[in-house]
Amino acid sequence: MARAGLSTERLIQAGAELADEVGFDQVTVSAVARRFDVKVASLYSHLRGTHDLRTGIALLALAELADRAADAVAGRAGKDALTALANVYRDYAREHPGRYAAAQLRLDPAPAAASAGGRHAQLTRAILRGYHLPEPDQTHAVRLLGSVFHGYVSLELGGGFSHSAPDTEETWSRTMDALDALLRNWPHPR
Amino acid sequence: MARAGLSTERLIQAGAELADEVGFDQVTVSAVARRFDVKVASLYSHLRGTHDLRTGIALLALAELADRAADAVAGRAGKDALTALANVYRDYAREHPGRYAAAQLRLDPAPAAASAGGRHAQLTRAILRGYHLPEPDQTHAVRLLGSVFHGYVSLELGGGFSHSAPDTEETWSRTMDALDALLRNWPHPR
DNA sequence: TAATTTGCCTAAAGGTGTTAGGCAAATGCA
DNA sequence: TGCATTTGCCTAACACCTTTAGGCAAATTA
Repeated sequence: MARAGLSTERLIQAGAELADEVGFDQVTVSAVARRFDVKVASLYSHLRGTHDLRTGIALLALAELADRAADAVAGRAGKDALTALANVYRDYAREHPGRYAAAQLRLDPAPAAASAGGRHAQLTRAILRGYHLPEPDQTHAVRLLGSVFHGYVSLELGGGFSHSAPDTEETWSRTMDALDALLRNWPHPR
Repeated sequence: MARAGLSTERLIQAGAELADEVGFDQVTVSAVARRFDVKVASLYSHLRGTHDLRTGIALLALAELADRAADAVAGRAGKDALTALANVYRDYAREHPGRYAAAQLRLDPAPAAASAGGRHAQLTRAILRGYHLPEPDQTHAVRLLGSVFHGYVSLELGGGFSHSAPDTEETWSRTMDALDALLRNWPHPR
């Protein structure tokens, strides 16, 4: 029998494509096997199981996102950088909804440590340099930005903003204005 | 044979409890049947299937959340109301992580229209009255607040903020400061 | 009390996840 | 080049979940 040329990488790649097509939680070992026209059990030489597959997709997504983010932030500063970074998340989620969902997977400690997760926080921190926030405010701001990016993107993707005016493009742009204004005028505790 | 006294409501209630215990995506018709010590097929007289069960849990969660939110906002204004509303989401997500995840389920148009979804936007709008934002800024602000609340809660719950100082309690409180400051000083487009 | 409705059951078929063990293709080595 | 070993995909089997069909008994109603 001819061999299909499977490998962990190819399986995860296929899983990521599948996730974007049918949703992350529909990604199944069986579906990936079908995609390679191979029996399900064959995948178990390359993966330990479903958990492994999903984790692999999550790590792939986190790495792709971090690469794009690094690229977007390079050579920019201030609001320009802020907007560029935010757009990376939003655009990625639109292009790759399944991968984006995967990136939200709660990882086990080991893969989490080896993930690109740290790079994301680092990139946000880099942007904040332009706003000169002292610690611990910088950390608070990193978390706030992460919350807004993720929250907005996931609500928009989930249809939370649909069927209502004004359109989300406008809101997105005004959100960037608001975040920039907030960072330039970061409040003291009250 | 004695009857177990099943009903759609009781099944959904049990499903919600199960969701909080083992996670929303582990909620299964079989598990609910086990909980009532009843055969799986028996549930199909009360539910059309898994989709129905999950939708029911989502609607329950949205309604509970809206009730709590309405209660929290009543008799408060300004930053006080803002914080109270935000805390409702955060506390609910902590007490009922499975239900909170269910509330994020993308609903079909029909149940979505019948859901408490609209009340949530309405409550946020009520809070914004104290900040006197003209339209369409008010809508932008509603969306921004929704993004921050949901984003923060879901990142915190997903462990995105863990293993790092300062603690999230502090960040949460500074996030409230930041949002209040932002709303009192809402920027014009640039 | 008899008729009807309702509630839970058994049975069965199809899909997914996972493990165990086998044969053949690819690879490494004499 | 021929043989031994490794590797890759297979079949078989079991467990669990979903859903549909049809049956018997308990509850309800007349």
